[in-house]
Amino acid sequence: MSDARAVFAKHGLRWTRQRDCVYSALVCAKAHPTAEELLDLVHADEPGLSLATVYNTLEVLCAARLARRLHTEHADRYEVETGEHVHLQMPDGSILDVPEELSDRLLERFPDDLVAELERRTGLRIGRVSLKLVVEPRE
Amino acid sequence: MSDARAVFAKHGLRWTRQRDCVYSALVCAKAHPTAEELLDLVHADEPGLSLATVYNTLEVLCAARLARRLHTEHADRYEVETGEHVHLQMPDGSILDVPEELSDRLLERFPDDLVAELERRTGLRIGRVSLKLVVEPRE
DNA sequence: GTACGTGCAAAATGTTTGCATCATT
DNA sequence: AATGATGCAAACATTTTGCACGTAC
Repeated sequence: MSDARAVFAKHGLRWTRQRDCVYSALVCAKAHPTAEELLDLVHADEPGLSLATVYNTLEVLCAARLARRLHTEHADRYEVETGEHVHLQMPDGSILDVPEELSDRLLERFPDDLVAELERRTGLRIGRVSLKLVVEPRE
Repeated sequence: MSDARAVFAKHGLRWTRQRDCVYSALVCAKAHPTAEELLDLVHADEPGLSLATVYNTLEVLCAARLARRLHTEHADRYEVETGEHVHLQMPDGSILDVPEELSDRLLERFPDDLVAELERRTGLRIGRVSLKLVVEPRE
C-alpha cells in the first residue's frame, strides 16, 4: 500500500495517509476520474478524507508531474502521468485510453517533422501533442 | 453585417440583433474567446446585451453545429465551426489555430487507417480527431 | 518543535435557469 | 397575434481559500 512513499519522497512531497489514498486510487482507476469520483473511491479506506484534500493533492501531484488534469464536459478529470497516449472521449463526457499498442502505433506515425516545422516558423516550443478521438453517440 | 440572417434562416434559427452580434463577434475573433470575452466584444455594438444571452446564443450555435465549444483551463472557449483544424494551446490557457496550410498538411498525414482499425476492433464510431499542440512556457 | 497538510465552511468562479417583458415572424 | 428570445437575478456546480487543528519530519 505505501510504496507511494518512495514516489512522494523522490519528488520532495510530504507523505500523508490521505495523499497516499488519493494517489493510489488514481493509479488504480481505469477511467479518468473527477475529483468527486476520486473522493468516493477514497472514502472506502478513509471516510474522513475531504474534497478539499482531494483537490489539494491533485494540485500537488500535477505540479510534481505525477498526474495530469484534463478539462472535460462537466468537470476536470485526472490521470496519472504515463507518457504520451491517445484518449477516447466518450459520448457521456468520460475519457478512456486507447489500447496501448494502438496508441503507440498512432503516435509513432505522427508527423513530428511538421511540428518541428511549426516550431521553426513560429519560434514556439511544443511540449506535447494531445490527441483525442471523439466517439459518436450510438443512434 | 446581417448576412448572418441567411445563415440563421438556413439552420432554422430565429434572427435577433443580439444573436447577430454574438455570431459576428465570434466569426471575427481571431482567437477563441470565452463567453465573457465575447460579451466585451459585443458590448461595443450592443451595450445592453446580457451574459445570459451570450451563453444562450452559444448554446444554440453549438446545437446547430455553427460553433464549437472547447473546454480549457479557466473557462470554456468557443470557435465558429470551420472543419477540422489543429489547435495551439498557449501557456496562458488561450487557444490559437495552427496556420491553415500546416494544419492541413498535419491532418493529411494523420494515420486514419489506425483510427479505422480502432473502430473495427471496438465497434465504436469516431466522429472526429481532436489535435492540440501544447506550447511550452518560455523560461 | 516546526513546517506543512487536513477538514470544515465560506467564497469565488463559470454556467444555467425561472420568469416577466419584448421582438421576430 | 403567437412563439420564442432577452435581461435580470437567483440558483447551481465546481473549484479555491482562510483558518484552527493535527501530523510528518
